[in-house]
Amino acid sequence: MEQPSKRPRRGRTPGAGGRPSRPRQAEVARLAGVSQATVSLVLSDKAQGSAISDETRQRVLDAARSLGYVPDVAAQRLAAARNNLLGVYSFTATFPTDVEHSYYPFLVGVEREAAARGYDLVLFTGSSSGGAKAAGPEALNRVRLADGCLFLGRHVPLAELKRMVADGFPVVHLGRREELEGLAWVGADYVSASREVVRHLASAGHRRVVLIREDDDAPASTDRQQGFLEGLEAAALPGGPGAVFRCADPAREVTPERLRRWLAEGVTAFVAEETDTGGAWRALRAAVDAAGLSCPGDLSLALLGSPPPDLAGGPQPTGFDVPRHQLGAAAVRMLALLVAGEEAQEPLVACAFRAGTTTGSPPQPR
Amino acid sequence: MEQPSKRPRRGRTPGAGGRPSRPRQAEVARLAGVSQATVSLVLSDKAQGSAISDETRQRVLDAARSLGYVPDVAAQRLAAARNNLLGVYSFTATFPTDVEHSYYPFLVGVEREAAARGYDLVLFTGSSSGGAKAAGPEALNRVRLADGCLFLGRHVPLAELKRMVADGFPVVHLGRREELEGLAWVGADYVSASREVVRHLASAGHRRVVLIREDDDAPASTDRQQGFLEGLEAAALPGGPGAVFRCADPAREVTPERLRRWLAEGVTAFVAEETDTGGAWRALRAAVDAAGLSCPGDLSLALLGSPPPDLAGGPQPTGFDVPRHQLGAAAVRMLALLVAGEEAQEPLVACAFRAGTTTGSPPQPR
DNA sequence: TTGTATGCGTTATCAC
DNA sequence: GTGATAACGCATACAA
Repeated sequence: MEQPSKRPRRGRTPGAGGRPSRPRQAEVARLAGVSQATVSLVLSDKAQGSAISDETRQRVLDAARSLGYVPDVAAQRLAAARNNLLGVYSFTATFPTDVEHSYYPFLVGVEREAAARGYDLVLFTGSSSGGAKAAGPEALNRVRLADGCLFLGRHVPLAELKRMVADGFPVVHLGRREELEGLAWVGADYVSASREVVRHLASAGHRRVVLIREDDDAPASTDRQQGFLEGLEAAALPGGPGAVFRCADPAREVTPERLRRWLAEGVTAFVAEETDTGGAWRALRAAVDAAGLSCPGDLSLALLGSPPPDLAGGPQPTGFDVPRHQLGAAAVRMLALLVAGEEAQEPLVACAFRAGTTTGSPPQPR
Repeated sequence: MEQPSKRPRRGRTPGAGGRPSRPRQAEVARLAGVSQATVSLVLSDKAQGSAISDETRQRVLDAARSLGYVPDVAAQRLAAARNNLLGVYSFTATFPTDVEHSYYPFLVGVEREAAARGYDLVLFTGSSSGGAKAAGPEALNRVRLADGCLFLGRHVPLAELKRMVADGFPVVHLGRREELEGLAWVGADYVSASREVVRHLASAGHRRVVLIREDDDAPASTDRQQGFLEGLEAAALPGGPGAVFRCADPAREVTPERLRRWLAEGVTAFVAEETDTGGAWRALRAAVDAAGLSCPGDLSLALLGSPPPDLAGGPQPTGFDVPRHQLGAAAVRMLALLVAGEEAQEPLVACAFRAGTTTGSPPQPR
């Protein structure tokens, strides 16, 4: 045997054989000729005032640098401190093969803001491939290695999240999520943005505006409708059932004939909800074309969101853009607040109004 | 007072006030009437044989369940001396605003493979690493907090990498990188793939083949040329200087006239190098069109890579695809090996041959 | 101003 | 088979 008897279980003696290991504070201390505690004090910068002499401090810093010291994140966490790591957990793959459906735009903002605040990001590879340890409760538990965690996606298991929140672990959900009391989230302010679009139309002179929406009760849909109705009310325009056209299949129900009927009734502007497929907007545009109408000459069109990629080439619709970068950044900001033990802030991020070429003044009454 | 004098500094007594804390193994042990070590043994399932009685095991499991015990990852990883974190370092932002030039395709594979192996990813960014402590050479040191690190991009400072390698820190570079002895890397096997393309042409009957390449000495270029030449030799086709056309500006130098001259000399197939801009391929196609020739009727064209995005709509060129997903996965696999203290493996990943519509048999001699 | 002592929750070793 | 006990690396109250 190599070792006589009292051999430590894990042979981690720095200079000894085997794989070299990360330098620890103890080694920095030895090199600097101080105690481990002093190293901790210097490096954590907690000894603000004059607790430690400049000379000692410098010696420690030099030693740390020359050794390439980096704190052990697990040990930091265990000691009830923080490790400057923010987790990002998405229930679906963060980098799906289909780029379209990725969180990429959000991550851009997340990365930027995290970097600006001195955090590193840990991408917890959730269910992407259901590796060895598939979706047990354990899987979610890994995120506790970080100081806090950002959750993306619709299918986050609320039960697990609830527990984290209850335990006081900082959690932020990207996207409105009000089912769970106490769960912090950030989301786009569709209500205000939709209201603003109506205001824009009203101030251009439109008096009768109709919202075309699909048959979906997602928050993103109901928020938009609410904002739309609020906008009508604020501008003293007629609301009521007639102002909202809800249809299961816009392509079939928004016909040129229907369009003409609306116009005959005095409607001069239409607002389309934004959905995954952009069905409402698509149907509206098709109907206008088929009816031989021109926009914004004969009527105005607005879109409560961004046009689908395949229609990006067409005329720029008046509406708003969901600020995905800013949403990511806002989520990180809120998470940082929670990590610091402060209160959560305003969860809503404003959407940017987009003045397009599909709206104008209503045509002169005949 | 509950405790006379030696009260622990941090009041974490389970039932006490302050932040709620999750059950620990000690409490499970108390409930089950065993020792904490036994709990650890049972839960970690390490006592395979018959170290622990089935009855005890069951009591422990029941206790753990009823308490909702979940292991503390920080403690687990502290004790295990590793944190199951793999670093991903890119000198440019990991998520650039311009999606086209991102590492996205690689990250897809990286994420998938990391998840399959139970690793999480720490994303470091050259510009971001430590918003506070700006981008000195220190920035690179931060990656040591992970168990190992993957490096992407061309501009990685080799001096720093060298030190990490020397220190025994597991490092893998994505992309061939042989300047640094001992630096592990994975890359695409352009040599074999190019050879295969030539083989394909030769077996179709072509006897004179010319490579069009740009004036660049990157490994990706020289590898392709080497494979091309090897392919010629293997098929007993004429090599030599005439077989490679190296030009600084393909658009100007690959003219319809030049093309006709080659054809007159008996050349029946052309192979274009792939570059960022796709210049060689672009020039070749333009020259063929301008000369009024048809492909693969009058001549065959092959591309040593994938066509540029804007030409994706055109005919599918015969050639090969760089398996970016697989490269990312292979890099993670190699990194995992190094972290486990094992030897690095084969660094080359095969490219997938792509049978396109731009090659066929050579035209019958006049 | 610096060093000493202790605990965080786990794992692993070794007597019992 | 089971239960003390000693690290793991760090932070911190307290003594010097």
